[in-house]
Amino acid sequence: MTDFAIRNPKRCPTHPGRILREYAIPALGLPKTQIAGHLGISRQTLYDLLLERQPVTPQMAVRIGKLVGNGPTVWINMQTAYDLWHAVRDVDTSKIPTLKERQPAHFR
Amino acid sequence: MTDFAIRNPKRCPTHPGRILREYAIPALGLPKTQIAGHLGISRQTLYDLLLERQPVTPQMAVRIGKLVGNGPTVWINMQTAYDLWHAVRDVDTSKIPTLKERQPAHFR
DNA sequence: GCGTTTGTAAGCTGTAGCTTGACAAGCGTT
DNA sequence: AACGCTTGTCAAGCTACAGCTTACAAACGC
Repeated sequence: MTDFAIRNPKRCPTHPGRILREYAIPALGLPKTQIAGHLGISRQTLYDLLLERQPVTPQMAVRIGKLVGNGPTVWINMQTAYDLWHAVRDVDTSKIPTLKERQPAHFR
Repeated sequence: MTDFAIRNPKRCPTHPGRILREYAIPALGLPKTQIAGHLGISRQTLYDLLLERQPVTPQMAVRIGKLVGNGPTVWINMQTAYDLWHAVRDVDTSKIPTLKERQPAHFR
């Protein structure tokens, strides 16, 4: 089972935009304007992705996965790992107790 | 590797709110008002979750994971599977080509 | 020089994610 | 029967952000 963000809790997971910027896009050898066109998104949105300002949403993952040819799963997984890592950092869980189950299983 | 939404492409993945509503919350045996309080969210938000109107965001996953005691991963994974399945359905990828790599790997 | 690409910025709109407040109805306790 | 607490649901409202358009200066290729 993939257990995001637990592989190495200390380091922030790579933003998928970086992979896109450093590997995927260059490998295609096309101007980014055309890439954006093919993806059906605005050029600006693509740049926001590459600059890691915007997340890879599920919809984006589907688009990118189709264009690159490796499917959407890798892309949302990366984004999820990234988001979760930050959520663990940001959310204050100190006041949230961990509750025991009180109702036995056969009561469900 | 967890490959969401590919296990059975036909069926819509279960919304995590359903698990919360049918199993997790009842197992705790506490009034939902208190649950919401412990989670640090409004009662309304909890209901939206349970009625599957709102997604389990990364922040929510962290909260729920702490309260239930199984960690956030399961919860975002469920949500991601759900979101991705719908994204695949909704996004029109018919105009998006699958491009071949043109730049060889040693050019990266 | 001209067209295309690049990188970045400003500003807009719609919607996601939560909130507060309110209400009618149900249940248990005293 | 009256009280308190819970339940389910509704209506606003607010903030943050995804994604869009437009714009502009700089670089590149032909």
